[in-house]
Amino acid sequence: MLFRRKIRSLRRIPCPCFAGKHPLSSVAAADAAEELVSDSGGWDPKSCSRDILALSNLELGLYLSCRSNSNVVAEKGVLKQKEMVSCPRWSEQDPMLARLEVCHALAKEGRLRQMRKILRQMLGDEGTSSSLLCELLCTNFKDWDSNSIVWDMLANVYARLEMIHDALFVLSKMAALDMQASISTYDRLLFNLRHTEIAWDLYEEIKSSGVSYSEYTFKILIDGLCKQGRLQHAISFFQTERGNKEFNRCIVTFNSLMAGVCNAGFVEIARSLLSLSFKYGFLPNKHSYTTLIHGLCLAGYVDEALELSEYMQTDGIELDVVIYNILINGYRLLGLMSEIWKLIRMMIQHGLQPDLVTYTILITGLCEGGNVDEGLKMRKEMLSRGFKLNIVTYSVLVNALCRKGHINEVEGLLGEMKEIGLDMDLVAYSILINGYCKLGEIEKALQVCQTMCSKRIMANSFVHGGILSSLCKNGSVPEANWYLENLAATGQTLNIILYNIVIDGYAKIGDVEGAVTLYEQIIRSNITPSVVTYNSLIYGFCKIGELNIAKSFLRKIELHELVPTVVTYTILINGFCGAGDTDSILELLDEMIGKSIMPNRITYSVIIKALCKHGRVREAIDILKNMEIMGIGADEITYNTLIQGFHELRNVNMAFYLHDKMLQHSLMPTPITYNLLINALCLNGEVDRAERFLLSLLERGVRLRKFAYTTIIKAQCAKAMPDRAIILFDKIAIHKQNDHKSLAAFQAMVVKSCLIALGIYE
DNA sequence: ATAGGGTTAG
Repeated sequence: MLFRRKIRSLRRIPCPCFAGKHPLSSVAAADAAEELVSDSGGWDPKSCSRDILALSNLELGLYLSCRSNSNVVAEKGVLKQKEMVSCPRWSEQDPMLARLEVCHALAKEGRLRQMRKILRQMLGDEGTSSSLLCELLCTNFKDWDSNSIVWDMLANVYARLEMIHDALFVLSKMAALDMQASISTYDRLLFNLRHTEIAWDLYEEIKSSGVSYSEYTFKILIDGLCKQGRLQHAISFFQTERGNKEFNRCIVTFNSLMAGVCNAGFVEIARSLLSLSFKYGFLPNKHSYTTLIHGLCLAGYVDEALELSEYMQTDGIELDVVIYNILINGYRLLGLMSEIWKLIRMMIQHGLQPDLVTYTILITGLCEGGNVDEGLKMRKEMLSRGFKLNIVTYSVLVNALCRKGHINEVEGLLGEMKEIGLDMDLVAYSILINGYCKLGEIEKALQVCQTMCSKRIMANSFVHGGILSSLCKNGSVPEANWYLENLAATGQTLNIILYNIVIDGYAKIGDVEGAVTLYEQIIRSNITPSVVTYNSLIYGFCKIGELNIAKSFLRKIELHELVPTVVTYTILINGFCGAGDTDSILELLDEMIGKSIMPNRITYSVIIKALCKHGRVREAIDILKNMEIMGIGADEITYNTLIQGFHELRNVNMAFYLHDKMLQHSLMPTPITYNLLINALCLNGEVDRAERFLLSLLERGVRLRKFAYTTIIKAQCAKAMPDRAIILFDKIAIHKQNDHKSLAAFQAMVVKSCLIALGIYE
């Protein structure tokens, strides 16, 4: 401690030996000295003099020697250094040479970390070129003992600084001088180059050099292949190398392959890999199990993951918080909150406490289930237990609140983050930008974009996606297209989702030409379209009534080796419903079920709509019953569609029967439900009943749209009962008296609708 | 090693 303080104070005093000669060196020396001391765990005069001696006449040694006085340094060391002070070898000529000599001295002592630090400073701060350094090393240190260690570290540091060309240059010089690079330097470079073919040239070099592989060498290569999506290559590489003795030591490599296979969505392969691990000569460790448990959970096989975790325990490996979190997250992905609580109880029973990640998963699950308030409560619980939320937890909450449109609470959380000094990251920014875009706050979204850029965080496709969607939804599809072109022109890699957003924008406004133009552009630039691309195109063609062209795209999906989804078929069925083509609908329905693409509530709602349109309400009701039997819950829109059907037929009783059924199924009737019911009553001449129904709704605090009010008032006017309308008007006004704005709007509306009903106003 | 973000259908 004492020495560290001393060094710190030294840093501010110019070194008398070098006064005015090389200002950088005193800083470097102080830094190096500090590291020396912290490494040795404190200051001791004996090791100091040893260090000074070991470091020879390098700057550090000189600096320390002229600064240390008799009460610290052993006599011998001081004496030696005093001699050296009088005749510095390199320092006066070239500080770079002096530092390289430091490196040699450190290398000789085996103090590689300190050497690395000095080299990093030389390369990082001063941007020294590799050719100059190689030249210096060649001419001045040729036969020094530790020469190859210094060369190797030079390549290593270039690789660490991601200065790949320099690193490769140093390696080539080393080869010419017949020096062997270390495996850790090779590993670094392999890591940097893992997404390129050069990695494989380097691997060949490693093989032929005869240097021993590290436990990471193969892992890096396998990771690289997996991340590039070259799973086949990864597996065949694994197969060819696994005879290799050194390869088989590396359980990390095996784990890496399992992770890659899982991430590519082939859990089954990962599963068989683990069961074959013994045959391959690998002994699975905790990480192997964790990887497969994670893979199983992501694929939705949480029960099997749980079984595996139990098996793992019989293998003597205990569950930890990470594995619990993985399992908990698995249930979250399946939307099974009840199972999550069971697991949390279980982990507590086993003496493990939920951590920040556990809480974050919980909050995410609650928010996804629509219980943002519960999520906020959970946040309070975290705080009361002494947890500090991190950026991930905040992001989850901000995202949920944006989706709910609770902009004030979003601003509150943002203020809180600022207060505690939590930095936003790329994901947090993209959530916020998307949120503001969805809420129509484009100005704010752009402001956030600017803040993000000023922090040198580059916008990515998530951010651009938000901007593109909001442009499309605001009727600026050509502008969205222009934005997309600009992204491409500035060399950004555009992914299929960005194209899909704009294609869908065109499709929604019925501009199939615009949509197809973009689609052709995708094909030309060798970007693989996704099912969503085709779904949007099909939507566009259905919208303009070109059903045959729409159907031809269904075949194109299969040509591109993609699989149509329930959305594809639903869009098409909806198209044929509009045309009243029952045969085609049934044909499509059979076709999808034949492919095990099961219709969902939206598909059935579409079919119900078609049946209702042709007055075939009985069949529509049969479908509703079948949905119940199949466990496909109808939602508000399904019921509204049916109620609409009975409304057209003036069947008030069935309409109300369906309304009651909604309530039985805990579905909140929507303003549209009420409009339909009130209108049905009025058309049926039951204006009094409509009035009573409306008032009962108002008493229950149900919010209605103006259509509901005008319908009744118009009906009363039409029945030449304007006095009744006025009484009703007063009753409604009472319910709205606390809301002046709404009352004023209501009054204006009623006056207008009365005038229209009485034929006075157009 | 585990947690957060974007596109399509009624």
